[in-house]
Amino acid sequence: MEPRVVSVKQAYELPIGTRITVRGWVRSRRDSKGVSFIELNDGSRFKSLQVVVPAGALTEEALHHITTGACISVTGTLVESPAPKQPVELQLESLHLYGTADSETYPMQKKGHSFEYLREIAHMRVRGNTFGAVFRLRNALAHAVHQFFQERDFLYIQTPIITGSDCEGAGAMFRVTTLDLENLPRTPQGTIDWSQDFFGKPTYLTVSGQLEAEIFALAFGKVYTFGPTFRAENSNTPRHLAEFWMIEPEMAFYELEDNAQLAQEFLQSTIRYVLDHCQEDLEFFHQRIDNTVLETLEHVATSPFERITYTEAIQILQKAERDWEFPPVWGNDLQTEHERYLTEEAFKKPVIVTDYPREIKAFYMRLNEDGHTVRAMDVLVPRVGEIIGGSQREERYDVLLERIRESGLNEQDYWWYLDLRRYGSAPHSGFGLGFERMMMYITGMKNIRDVIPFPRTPGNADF
RNA sequence: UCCCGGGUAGCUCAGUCGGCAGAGCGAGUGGCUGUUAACCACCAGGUCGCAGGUUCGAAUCCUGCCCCGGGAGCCA
Repeated sequence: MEPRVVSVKQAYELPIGTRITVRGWVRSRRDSKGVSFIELNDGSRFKSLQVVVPAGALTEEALHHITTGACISVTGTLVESPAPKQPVELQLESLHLYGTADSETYPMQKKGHSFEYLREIAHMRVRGNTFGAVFRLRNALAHAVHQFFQERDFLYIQTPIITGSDCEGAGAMFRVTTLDLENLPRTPQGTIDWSQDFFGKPTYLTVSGQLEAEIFALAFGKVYTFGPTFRAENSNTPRHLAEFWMIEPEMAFYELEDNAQLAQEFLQSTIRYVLDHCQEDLEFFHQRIDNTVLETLEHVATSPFERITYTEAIQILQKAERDWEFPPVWGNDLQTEHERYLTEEAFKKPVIVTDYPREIKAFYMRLNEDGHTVRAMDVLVPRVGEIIGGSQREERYDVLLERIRESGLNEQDYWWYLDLRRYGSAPHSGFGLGFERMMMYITGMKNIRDVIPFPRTPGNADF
């Protein structure tokens, strides 16, 4: 009977004595006199499979090519391992070499590398322990996100990546054009004639699907987006990317309190999912990346978040005995040092801050009865800072129009957004969550460039 | 974009006062009858980020640029 072709993950679940074929990449080879050991990893789980090459099973020449990085297929029998580090190992019968990896030039060594170096070899770093764990976890978390919303009857919508509105107000945008930049068409007035561009008008990569999600929320009730967004900000920090993935739920008939409750349940539920499904990878992060992640995740998954208003936050910060670089003053936005203090020291857990001054928040956030705060909320978590930003949206036509005008925006650009308030308006709320920031929070990874497959940052779009 | 710190062997780094370019790891070679980031021995390996300048002489001092990291701002 032909041996079953299985993954390393499956191999560990099969009974002793099963004949199998496993294919993957060599992590390392250790030779002793008469016996060799191959660590074979195929990405299916963190742990590799130890392949035992008995004396004489392979020629000296064949063994010579089984180096770190080589791709092989191995057929053999699962046997109990005499050593304690693994329950089973594969006793080799035959081996096929798919692709060699010249050890003189192969950039991944058996020993550890710095993340900075690994970023320069993003096509190879995925074959290592850390990035294996990162991307298996990223996959599980993406699944958990969809599961969370689908179980609650949210409609998944795909908002456009190319947008004609330059008014989403969430930051600088990348222009999308097919015009010949060496020879731009001009109007009689000498300005660029965008009517000759592909879409007949200026277009950009989206910075948020929120406004489009509101359209769908006011027809389907509860919706969410999960897709790439783009910011052309010259941000050089471990927390920012020019291209990142954002999750944006939008719910009709939700007020700010419902919104905050959903945000908390979302984080708790998805974290519970990865705790239940990614134990092996999380243990690696706990041991090698940040030895607080497991306790933190358990704690977050079970205990309620702190909720305070912006005004209360300012009072707490002003009472704190500490030298602020920027002393907290009502009316100014919370600085990074303030946010960190609140979540890392004052409460030591996720904090939801609500009701910010209208002047420092976006025009679409619902104005409170006091007239000077809006129904905004930020969810702050230790280490990462702001992980969620959201609000109850302004559903009153007159108030929204006034806010657009006082923000210096062109109301004609928002004609369809205003229409949502002219026809069948309803209270509604939503938030945006940075998927990579959540990845950082869960894994303990310190740089956002190491939790996305191919990071885009100012000056860097390799791979 | 601003403020710091850095760029030396494949990787991680040391390099004193301006005076012959170093270590560990990795790779290679050899050894070892069961290894676990195996171990032991030997050996090779350099555009000192780039371009100028000062000097008898520059990895080292000066100027400009590029790249990387940390902090800040912008935000998710």
